[in-house]
Amino acid sequence: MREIMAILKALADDNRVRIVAALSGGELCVCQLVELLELAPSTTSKHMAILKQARLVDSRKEGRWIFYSLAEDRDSAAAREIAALVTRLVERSKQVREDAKRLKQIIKIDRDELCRKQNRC
Amino acid sequence: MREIMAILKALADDNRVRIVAALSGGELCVCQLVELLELAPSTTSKHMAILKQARLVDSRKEGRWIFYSLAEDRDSAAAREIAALVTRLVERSKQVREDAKRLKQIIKIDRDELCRKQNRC
DNA sequence: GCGTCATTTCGCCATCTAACGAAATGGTAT
DNA sequence: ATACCATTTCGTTAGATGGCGAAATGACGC
Repeated sequence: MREIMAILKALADDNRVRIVAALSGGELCVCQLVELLELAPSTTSKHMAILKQARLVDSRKEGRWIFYSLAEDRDSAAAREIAALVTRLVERSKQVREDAKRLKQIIKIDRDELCRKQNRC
Repeated sequence: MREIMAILKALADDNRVRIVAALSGGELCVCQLVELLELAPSTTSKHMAILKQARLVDSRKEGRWIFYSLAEDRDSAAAREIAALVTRLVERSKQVREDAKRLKQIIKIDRDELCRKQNRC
């Protein structure tokens, strides 16, 4: 119950569902998510911590960057099942499709440039 | 997205998940849920309103009583899918199994007697 | 019609949550 | 070593949420 409630509470927020949907297309680094969601880095980081605690996502360090991806089955089968269902259900929504579209552009931008831009504005 | 978020927010509360799990065994009237959850009738009623707005449950009037049941597919396929998955996932948890056990006793009690008891204590 | 009774609505309070900016952390590159 | 930079942690604030009791609602039975 505790485990399932953590997952459900983690997914009871628009931005976190958008994050999960975005990650269904592959891993992303924090600065890319910040750009997508248009939230402060600190806020985004908090969301990632909540998703990670619910075992919905995993993280990987690479140099200065941290990449997040959807967690595998072995982390929490329940989390994977719920994430898969929710991703499928929101896939068609306007918001998520717009995110997917914008994400294609964001991925093209060099990460160094992306981070530099964020620190200026 | 809006529809899915309403469902996810509705299920982001322990008591509401317990209610959905309890209803998976068949319809229940409010006084039975009050007895199960040990919450104030007003609080329970609020929870039911939230579940109903998310189209997770339906209600039916019978005399003085109101019976709630899990909503059918035609109300919201998404709600039904999520409810089915969540119910399956929490089924084995201690809390939900204890609820199921206690529910068997509660159902045996005459509803008139149940309501009378609630108004006294 | 009138009281009774199950349920809902309302008003209030305590707690939680999402947001931000500022400061801390930990790795890279000079 | 030092400066830099992506990310996290901390402290604060505004708004949402869950809880209750009191009052309103609406159906039943006398």
